[in-house]
Amino acid sequence: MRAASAKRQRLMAAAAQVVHQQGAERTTIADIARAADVPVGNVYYYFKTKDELVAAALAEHSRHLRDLTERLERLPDPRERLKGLVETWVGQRDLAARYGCPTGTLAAELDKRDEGGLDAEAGKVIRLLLEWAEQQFRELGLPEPDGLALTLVGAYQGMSLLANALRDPQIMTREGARLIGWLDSLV
Amino acid sequence: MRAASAKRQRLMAAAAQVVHQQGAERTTIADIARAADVPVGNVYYYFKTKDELVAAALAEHSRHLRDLTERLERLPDPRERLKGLVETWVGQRDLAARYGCPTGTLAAELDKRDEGGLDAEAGKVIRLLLEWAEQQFRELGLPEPDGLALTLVGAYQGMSLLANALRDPQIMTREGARLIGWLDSLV
Amino acid sequence: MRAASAKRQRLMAAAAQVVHQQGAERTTIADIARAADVPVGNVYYYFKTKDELVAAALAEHSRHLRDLTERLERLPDPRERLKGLVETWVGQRDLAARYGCPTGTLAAELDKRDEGGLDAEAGKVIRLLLEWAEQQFRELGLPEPDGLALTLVGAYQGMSLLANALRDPQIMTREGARLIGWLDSLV
Amino acid sequence: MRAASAKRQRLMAAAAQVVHQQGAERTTIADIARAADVPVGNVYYYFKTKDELVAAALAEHSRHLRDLTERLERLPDPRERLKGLVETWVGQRDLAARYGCPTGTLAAELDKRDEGGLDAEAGKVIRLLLEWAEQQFRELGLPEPDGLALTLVGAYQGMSLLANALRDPQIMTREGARLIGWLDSLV
DNA sequence: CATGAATGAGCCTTCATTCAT
DNA sequence: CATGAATGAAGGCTCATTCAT
Repeated sequence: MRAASAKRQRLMAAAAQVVHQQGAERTTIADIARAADVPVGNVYYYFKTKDELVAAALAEHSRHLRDLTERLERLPDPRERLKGLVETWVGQRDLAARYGCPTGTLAAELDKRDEGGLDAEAGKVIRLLLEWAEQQFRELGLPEPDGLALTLVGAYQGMSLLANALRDPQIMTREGARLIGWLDSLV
Repeated sequence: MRAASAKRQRLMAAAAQVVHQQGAERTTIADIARAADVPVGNVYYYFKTKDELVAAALAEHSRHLRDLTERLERLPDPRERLKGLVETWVGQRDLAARYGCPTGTLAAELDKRDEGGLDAEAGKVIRLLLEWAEQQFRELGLPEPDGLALTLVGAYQGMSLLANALRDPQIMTREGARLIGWLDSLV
Repeated sequence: MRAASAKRQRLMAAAAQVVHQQGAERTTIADIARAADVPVGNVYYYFKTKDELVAAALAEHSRHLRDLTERLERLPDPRERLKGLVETWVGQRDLAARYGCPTGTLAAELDKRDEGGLDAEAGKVIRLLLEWAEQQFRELGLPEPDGLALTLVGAYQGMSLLANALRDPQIMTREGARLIGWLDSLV
Repeated sequence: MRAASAKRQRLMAAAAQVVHQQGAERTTIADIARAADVPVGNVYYYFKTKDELVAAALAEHSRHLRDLTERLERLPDPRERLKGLVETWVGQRDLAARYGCPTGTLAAELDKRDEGGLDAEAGKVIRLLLEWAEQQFRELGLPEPDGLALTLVGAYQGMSLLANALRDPQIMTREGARLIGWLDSLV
């Protein structure tokens, strides 16, 4: 991977944010350049195509996810880690109600494509989350940790989508509380 | 609402299908016209703007939903109706794994827009489903039927998104089975 | 000329009005059809092309002009006729301030065209007015009646254009008064 | 106002000329691009919409007018300035007979519009001419200089329109001579 | 003649990408 | 590496005109 110059870094962050807010299709290179305060013509020295910029946005989300899980792993109890994850989601309820889950909405958008392989890229980020959750469930000694992870992450994607579609952050709060209860109930 | 001529009907069906597969943004009027076997210029006789066509696609999904719930309502037991709903979802697992839930992905895409009011339109269709589910839970005499509906529909959206992102229809099967079990466990 | 059925008559009147208000280029066949309350597809039984409709608008203005001059000719004194003409112009000051002289603005628009011969058609209507005015000046025994007609009609076109461009009907009143004074001063 | 690059300047000149000849409505962006020898897509780098190009054409005419009045102001006598103005008009008789007064015909066309505000813009250019003429009449110590300006400019617009409608440059010569005589007669 | 529907050419505009300096 | 400018391929939409019934 190329050295992450300040400008490149700025472009990635801008891409992540703008694409989350506007969607990949409606986002123009100029939008991202403006948000990153980089001249349009210069963008292409860091990212050869628009798809690379979208991939960068995805990588940025991936990095955020890694940061989050690393922070959560400082908690000794896997159950607490999972509950911390849910609390983080609920903490971002306003953003979710406005623009949905950054990775989920992007994945949904990219999965409509036939070419470019970006769809698989989005799947990978989601898989990272799934695997991390699975690992926690496994450490708790629970059966079918992969199925539990699927249920947890699926619930997150579902509640984000509903909160977004209905423009109601309360949905995040409500379903978040239910998930916390569910996590506590697992033995 | 306008009388649905055969051609108009064909355009609506084509719009629903093509938009589901390609997304609203990547779908061109020409794509829909081709799928409906209608000359491009003629499309505008039935729908004045592209947005109207997207709204028509949404209406088509809404109609499908109504057809489905009407069919399910022939079942005497609300619990069976809900289980039938889940089975329908699982039955469409291949489509969901390829393109996601038609309404959910469209809602996610439209919610990125600032103008046009189509985002609210998508929310309405999802709300229809929520309300129908809520009604079934209510008839079962369960507490907080609205919360249960949220959980059910959220699970559907989540599993569709995961199945789509991971290109794995088995996710629909697996989570579907879990939902059936959950429905059976509710007292 | 074809027999003027009621519908054809309505289309001519509508064409004259709508073209005056919107200009020939911005006026669609549908606009005229709507104003005349005639189905779009039916228009072509009366006018084979849009140009024919514009020509019809011109003919309508020509007819209005003939009506006006015939009315004025009931006055015994040619000078009074000419003053009556000016008074008529001033009486239409609000329309002129909003849309200009129907014939003048149409002539200006059509004169930009290379083909179709409609430009010459517009010139003919203006020439009718010029010739009528010239005849009055001649009857007054004034020298160079054609030059006087040119001055009078030119003043009318100029004041209409200025009133229109500055959206000020007062210009019509002011210049009209001046023209009356001028007519009175001619010996 | 933006710095006028050579290409932008070329586009403005081309817009002024082509719009004068064809009218704003019949002029396509491609026409202007071709006349300026600029690729179509590139036009939008300088002018965001077609309306901006029309406004640029108007500004170009405004600039021409300013150049002319500045040149005329080198003459010591205001009356000579006004006569010089008329002579300039007569000098352009062939252009006027073919396409009318650039500003006047454009104003007439734009005044048919309801939106965009371009109509007011055209009015401003005409007002500039009126105000300059008024100033000259004022310096001559004549009463009602604004009325005199209206008469002069109105006569110009009228004779341009008639010359154009009748395709006869002689009208410019004839009416120009009359205006010269009129200017000389004012005391 | 009547009429809703059909057709296709053309226009404005956007934008990813490339180029010259 | 920087940057403003250039380029061309679409895409949405309008509309005069024609057609089928």
